[in-house]
Amino acid sequence: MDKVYNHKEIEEKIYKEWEEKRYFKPEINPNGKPYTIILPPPNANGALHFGHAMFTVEDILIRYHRMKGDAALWLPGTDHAGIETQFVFERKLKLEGKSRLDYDQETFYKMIWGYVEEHRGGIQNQLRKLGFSLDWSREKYTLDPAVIKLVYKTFKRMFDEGIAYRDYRLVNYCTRDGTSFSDLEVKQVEQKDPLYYLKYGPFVLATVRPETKFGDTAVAVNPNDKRYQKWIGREIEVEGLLGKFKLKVIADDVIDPNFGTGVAKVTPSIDMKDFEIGKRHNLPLKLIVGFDGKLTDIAGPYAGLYVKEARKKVVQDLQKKGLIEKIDDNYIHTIATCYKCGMTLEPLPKEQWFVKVKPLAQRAIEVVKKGEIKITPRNFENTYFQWLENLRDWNISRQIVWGIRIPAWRNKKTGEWVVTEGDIPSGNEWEQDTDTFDTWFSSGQWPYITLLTTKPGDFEKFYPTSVMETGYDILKAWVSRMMMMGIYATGKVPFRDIVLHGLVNDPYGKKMSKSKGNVVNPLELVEQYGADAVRFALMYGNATGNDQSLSYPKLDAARKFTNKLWNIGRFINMKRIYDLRFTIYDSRDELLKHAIHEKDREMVKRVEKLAKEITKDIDNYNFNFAAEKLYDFIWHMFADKYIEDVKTRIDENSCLVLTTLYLILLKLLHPFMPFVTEEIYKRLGGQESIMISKWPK
RNA sequence: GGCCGAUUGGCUCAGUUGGUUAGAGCGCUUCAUUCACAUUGAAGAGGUCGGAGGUUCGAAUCCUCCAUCGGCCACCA
Repeated sequence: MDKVYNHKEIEEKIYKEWEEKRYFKPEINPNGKPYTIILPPPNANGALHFGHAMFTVEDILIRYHRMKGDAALWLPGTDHAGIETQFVFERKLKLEGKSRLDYDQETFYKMIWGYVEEHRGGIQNQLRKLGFSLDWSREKYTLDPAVIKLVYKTFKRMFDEGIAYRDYRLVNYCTRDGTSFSDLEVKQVEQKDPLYYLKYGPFVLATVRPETKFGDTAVAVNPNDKRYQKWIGREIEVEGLLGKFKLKVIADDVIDPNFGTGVAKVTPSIDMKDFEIGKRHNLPLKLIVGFDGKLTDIAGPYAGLYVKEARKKVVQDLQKKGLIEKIDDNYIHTIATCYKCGMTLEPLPKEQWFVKVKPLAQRAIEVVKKGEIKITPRNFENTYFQWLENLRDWNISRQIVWGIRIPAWRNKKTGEWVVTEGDIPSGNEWEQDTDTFDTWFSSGQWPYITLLTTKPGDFEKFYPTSVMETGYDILKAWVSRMMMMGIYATGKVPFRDIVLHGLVNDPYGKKMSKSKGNVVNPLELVEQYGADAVRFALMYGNATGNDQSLSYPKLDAARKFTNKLWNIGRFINMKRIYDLRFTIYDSRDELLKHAIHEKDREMVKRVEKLAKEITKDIDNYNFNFAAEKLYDFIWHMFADKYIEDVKTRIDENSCLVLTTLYLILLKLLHPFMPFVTEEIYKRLGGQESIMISKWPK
């Protein structure tokens, strides 16, 4: 053995061997009880980032359960990531001076497909470099035909049962990206805008959007507001930029008498609340902002102007006509913006597909409240409940082409809609919806769809899965969707436990992002420190679910630890008095026969106690406890104290105990540091592979 | 406005459902060492656990209030 552990020579070789020997497949323990984790599918087009390195948690669980004899399945897959991917591709097109509008839907889809295919596979190899024991033979992709088929099937069932429906209502629309978003994808941003107090017939009312007044169809007050009682139900005449016009005064509870003057203009085509008011009072809907982000024809001379310019001009003209009473320049409010491009989103009326979430959310809440599913760390349960309880119906249509096209057809003559499981309805009067599903609609079905499309019997055997482990940042977007859809589609919960890990920030505690330029590629660290060290550093000293900052000193400490492990092995190798080909460590009695010296017996007990603690810590998802204990024990107890002592009195028996105990420690450490433990294990005469050896009791 | 975190030695963080002198890594001080360890070992300095109350025999740990920072959520124009 060399003096220094060199991960570069070892990691790749070992991973290859594991894969060749099919150790990653659950069939390695054919009679074990199933233990399943579905890997949160990374973007097929993406590269590894630190969120992925945190999947170390899943590898620890899988390796641990595999060693315990379970039929452990860790199922990999990739996601087509609709909007994300299409936007990346469009940005690339833009550099070439082209846009998506230059192509028809089918061509554009094929182009993105080709682009993704070029990059697919990259992420898989990166996950390999981290030592992840994924069953690659079961890998899935969200655009596999069999997967799409099942997504269709769920949608059809939802449609038949009235859970999925089509409706005309306001959706969050980005006029730059040309698509609608679900409420979840909206980024609320606080900003300061002038609040204009407009003279409005007999009233003065406050608004931040005077340019939309051409779309007003009523004026509203609170029914209990004494100031305006006499006006309710009457029609008022308003002097406007386009001349005089008439509006009805209505009373509605949502109007806050304390805001502004207590009078609000109602513009149902541009405001969620106004839209609801409009529905309650049967108000007409006048489209004032178009899907191109410009004012429509009803704005007269302002038609064709983008919202921002229009506001400027309208305000100028209103001022000229003396129609603005005052302007509050310190008004702070939150506006909805596009999480992709930052553009202010317009709520616009559009016919879309929605999923009725109330009944689904109800059950998703129940199973957690009843304790059928446990969320770790516990405090995320609050967030989960709060979100599911306030959920509005889910807009699942996206006006993008990269995704699973919605299998719904409209009758050109009658306007009737039919939904199929992908078949084209007979007759030529049908045209398919051009929209695609929200990516989360398909990934929300991931646990059962993957298992139903891998190998026959997989679903029956491995579903419900054991643990869903992922970053807390997608608890709502993804985990809760899987809960709702999993329960709906299979009648069973999709997983037994939810475990959430924190984010990895840059060394200064700032979130890593491309725009900030502070992104660290985990693979570079793997190259430099070794996968074992990177994995260990991420687990050590960080409580489950807490964010952490990338720490180079910690990485260095972890790397030194691998070297320490190596040198303990090296020492034992050098002192080995006779060839140790034994499996004796599976038998406590045998081991104790050789543990003659008092200190040897004591150490056997200490290691046994440690094994129990590590087992408990992993079972409880306290990976930091386990990592810290192993580090501390191996270094400061086993090496500093025990080995120093054995050194002075080494004989056959003590050497055997020393070696045996070390192999046990390596096993306990193996889920955390798979490569170095495997290499040492083999060098010290361990049979076959540490990853399929028995977990110490 | 609501919810959830965080606040522990110079830095980065643990602290396992309240219990003897509060831990680790890095850094720092002193000594030893090429005898498994591009090093490592031994010893040590350094914290009134954000603030103020309270519960308790006992609190970094539970309760209340406050302060600072961060995150998530919310259709008051």
